[in-house]
Amino acid sequence: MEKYGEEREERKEKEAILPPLPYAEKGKVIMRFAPNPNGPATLGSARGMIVNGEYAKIYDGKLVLRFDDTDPRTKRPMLEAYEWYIEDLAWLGYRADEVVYASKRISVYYEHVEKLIEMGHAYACLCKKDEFKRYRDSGIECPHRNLPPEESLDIWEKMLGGEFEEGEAVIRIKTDMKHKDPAIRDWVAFRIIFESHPLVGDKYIVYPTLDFESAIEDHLHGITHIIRGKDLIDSERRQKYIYKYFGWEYPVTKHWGRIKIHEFGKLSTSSIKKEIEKGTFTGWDDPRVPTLRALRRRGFESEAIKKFFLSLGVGENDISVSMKNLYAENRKLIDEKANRYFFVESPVLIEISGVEGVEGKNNIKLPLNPVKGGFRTLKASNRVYISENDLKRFEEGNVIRLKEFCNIRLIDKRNLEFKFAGWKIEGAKKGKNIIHWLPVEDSMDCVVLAPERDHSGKVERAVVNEVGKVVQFERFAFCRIEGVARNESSEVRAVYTHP
RNA sequence: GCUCCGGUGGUGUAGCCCGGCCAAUCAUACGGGACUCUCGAUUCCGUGACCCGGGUUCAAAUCCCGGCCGGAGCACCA
Repeated sequence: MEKYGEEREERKEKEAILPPLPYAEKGKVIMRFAPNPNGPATLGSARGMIVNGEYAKIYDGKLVLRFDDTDPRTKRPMLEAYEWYIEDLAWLGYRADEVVYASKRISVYYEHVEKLIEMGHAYACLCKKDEFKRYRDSGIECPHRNLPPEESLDIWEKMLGGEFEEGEAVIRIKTDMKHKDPAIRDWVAFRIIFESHPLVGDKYIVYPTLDFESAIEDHLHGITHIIRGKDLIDSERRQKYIYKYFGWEYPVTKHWGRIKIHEFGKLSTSSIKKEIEKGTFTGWDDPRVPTLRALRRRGFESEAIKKFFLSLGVGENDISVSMKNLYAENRKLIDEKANRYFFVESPVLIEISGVEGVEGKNNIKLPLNPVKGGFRTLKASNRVYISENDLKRFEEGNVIRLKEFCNIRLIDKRNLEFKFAGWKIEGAKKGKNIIHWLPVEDSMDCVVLAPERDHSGKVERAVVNEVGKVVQFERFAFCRIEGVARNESSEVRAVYTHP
């Protein structure tokens, strides 16, 4: 009997919680999050930050933020993005115990590859790309594979000395040319790239590949667990050769599948970049883009994003989720905080005959917040804006309730003629005829930047006190008030959060 | 093509390792009612799933085999 009661108590505060991490010991876990800063963090990056960060927290462990920025060309790092990643990580509530920039540690990787060459576990390969591909596909060792280490080392020195052109020489890790998975066979660890690096300039012309750099760094930083996308699942198989050669122990790994967000489709960092350059998007924080910066701008709470990802878990199957789930999480957090205001989209100015001076009403009090209480006031005017969308729904003779204000009767739709029809709500209470409105005297222009299209209309003057905050435009959506233009129109700019 | 991985309601997810307590959890979505001077919140009720076919077993969502479907890797990208 008692047990039953306890169970019921626990049921109500059920938090999305990550399953236990295999072989994890409290205080000894070291996780890492390793992005390429070729653009700002996206929703996808958030998953990496949250899952890894959360496990580090759960086990009182450490979190290493490592920038895998070793390709200055194909995945060229963006200078500002380094700092943005740190900001976004902090926003989500995680702190990196250590921040590592791979591009600044290239000499460390040189030392390791030299050792491997000396040991005969890596070699300098002079095959052309497609030439090697043929060897790999047919499982035959290339002629350079069994070069004596001294010769490989010699070529390596020449690579570093700039005596080779791009593509003429690479360093490969010996695995097994007969490995049943061709993807594993003698992979490239270093290649020549004549391109200035945004962070380290022209210091290097020989760069390590992700597989090599990552393998070395994970060991050097004592990473105990790696959780990443399953696109990197083969990395593990490749990197394990290095671990074997050095006698190191490979971290415990876990992978998540591909995630597709219905609303954003296949937007990748590089495609967003292209659209920004073309001018389709205004920037990395354009509300139409799935970056964390954009979501923050829209007024999402990091806690909602966190819960959203924790609820997805770390399964290996590919998923396709809707932003509606994120909206639901966010709504739970902001509904009670957001103050209520009226925003009239596509405003139509109407005149109501017979309101003025009635019973001495000058101002109308409207509730400001459903939990905190408070109120805002609007002038009891006979000239008000209502939304075109609402107007369309009514016919002549209909009685419409202007929320918290009065009832009006539509007399002549064509000439927008309305007549005062009483103060009491009574008859209007049921149904869809309660609408929001704005007195001309208290309204300002407003534009709402939204994912599908921008909305323009009129908003209550009082929102100027809500800059930076998320409010709810009643019967419209939650929006974040971004600012007020300084020009004579003093237009309010808001960003759409979600319905 | 080769190599891996995965398939639980519309969408996610728990359960699968250690078969029975699963006529399958939770969230979200959807439908309907109540409440509220918001198309928000709250509340009540409801709809809805173990990919298919064999096998093992007293018993299978759970184990085995085959098929189908989906995805990833096969880059001098990350």
